[in-house]
Amino acid sequence: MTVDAPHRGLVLLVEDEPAIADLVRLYLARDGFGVHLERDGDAGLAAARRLRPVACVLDIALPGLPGTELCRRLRESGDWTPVIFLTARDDEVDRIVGLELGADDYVTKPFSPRELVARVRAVLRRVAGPPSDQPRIVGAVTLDPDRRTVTAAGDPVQLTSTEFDLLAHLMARPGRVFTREELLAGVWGYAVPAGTRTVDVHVAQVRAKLGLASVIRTHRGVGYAVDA
Amino acid sequence: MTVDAPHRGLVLLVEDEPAIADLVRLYLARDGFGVHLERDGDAGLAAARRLRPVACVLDIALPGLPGTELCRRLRESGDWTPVIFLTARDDEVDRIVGLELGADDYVTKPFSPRELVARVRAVLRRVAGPPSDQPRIVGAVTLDPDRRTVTAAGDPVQLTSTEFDLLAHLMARPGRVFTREELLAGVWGYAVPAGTRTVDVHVAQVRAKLGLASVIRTHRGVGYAVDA
DNA sequence: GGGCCGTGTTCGGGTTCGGTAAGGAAACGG
DNA sequence: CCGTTTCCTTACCGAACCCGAACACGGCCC
Repeated sequence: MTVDAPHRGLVLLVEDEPAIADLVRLYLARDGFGVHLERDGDAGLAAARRLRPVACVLDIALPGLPGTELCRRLRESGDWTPVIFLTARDDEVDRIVGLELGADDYVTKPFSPRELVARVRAVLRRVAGPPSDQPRIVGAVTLDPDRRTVTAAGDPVQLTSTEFDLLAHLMARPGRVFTREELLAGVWGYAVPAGTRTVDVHVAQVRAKLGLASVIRTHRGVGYAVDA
Repeated sequence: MTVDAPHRGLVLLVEDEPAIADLVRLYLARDGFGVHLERDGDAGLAAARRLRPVACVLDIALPGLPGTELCRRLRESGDWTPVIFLTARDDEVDRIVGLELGADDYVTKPFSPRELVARVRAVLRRVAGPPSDQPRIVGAVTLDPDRRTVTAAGDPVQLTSTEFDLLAHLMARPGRVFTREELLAGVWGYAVPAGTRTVDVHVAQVRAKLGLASVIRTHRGVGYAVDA
């Protein structure tokens, strides 16, 4: 089994200037992030709600909803996804207001794409908390993120890379229901329109390998979750 | 009579230039933080270990231990106290290296003290973690949007997807009366003029499953609401 | 008290959704 | 270059669910 690095997750980029969007996308992708691009504020808000990215990089001056408003609405609805503003407005007051809105960082153009990536990583490091790669246990299933091993009822289970990432993602928050889109975004780094059955197939595969200790429950019409 | 704002906690400031140190101390104190100042890296490391501040603001160019080294040693010893670098070294590479060392932010001189404070607050907000998305409770009914679970009088209730969405929509604003059109629009996504009894049927279904704890009240001629 | 309107309730058809199996493409390793 | 593993797509089927119609019930107004 190959041990390729697990995906770092999906970053939502909302930026209307194609040149900048491409640049940021390139550097984020090069660093292992999946990137989903939206070009206006309203679509960005919808995407944030639908895909639940690990972080949002927002331009402030946007068609439709301004980035600041997008951030404010997310926070209002209890969404604390990390937000990094990326903007040409280089004014002390703007920066302070941006940060007080609940943003995690504020980067002004012209900017270094490498630094932006470093700042995204810094924020995510903080979100993840101290690296506590303790084995997670749910029911009769144990999952060790560090060794990338899984056992069911004490017996080792051989999962492929994707299968492991999927199970790890679900077990990170037991009880939490993930939609298929969220899983595609979080595990695969995609943001597909819809319609694919890929997640289902992999869930079935994991279930089969886990055998009786089938911790994954399906929530019809919504998605999947593991028992709490 | 002044009311002391609750202390925001202690910030460790390691800075050898007195002018800057005083400035930062002033602004942090004005914002409700306690500040402990050290003038060289070794004393700073000792203070960090001893005082366990909520955050560290570190100059990089320091007598004794450089700030970068201070940060590195903290992280090596499993100390993930937030670190913000405050430095005259304004070079892309320096900033990236600083962030990769495990710092949370990197501010270059000359800087706005207000912005620095805003950044300290942003980092601490992130550390505190999101105010947990707690289940909504109305009467004897609890509803957890994340887990998509419902309990009535403590017992778990199995709702279908539509039933859950309907109840969640009503419980989002207890006391508020929703018309059938509003519910069709909000839960189903339709924009039908009127005429169907779909909402009624689902309300009945939810009521039946909730049993005695039937929080849904009908407002004759208007629509439905849950008790406040 | 009698009609009337709005609501509660039951029930079956049609549709959607998810489990499953199989095949082809891509990646990996030798 | 070839064999193997893994991944993604497609198609089919059974089951769960949604919806609408039809009927029963109970206030409300006169």
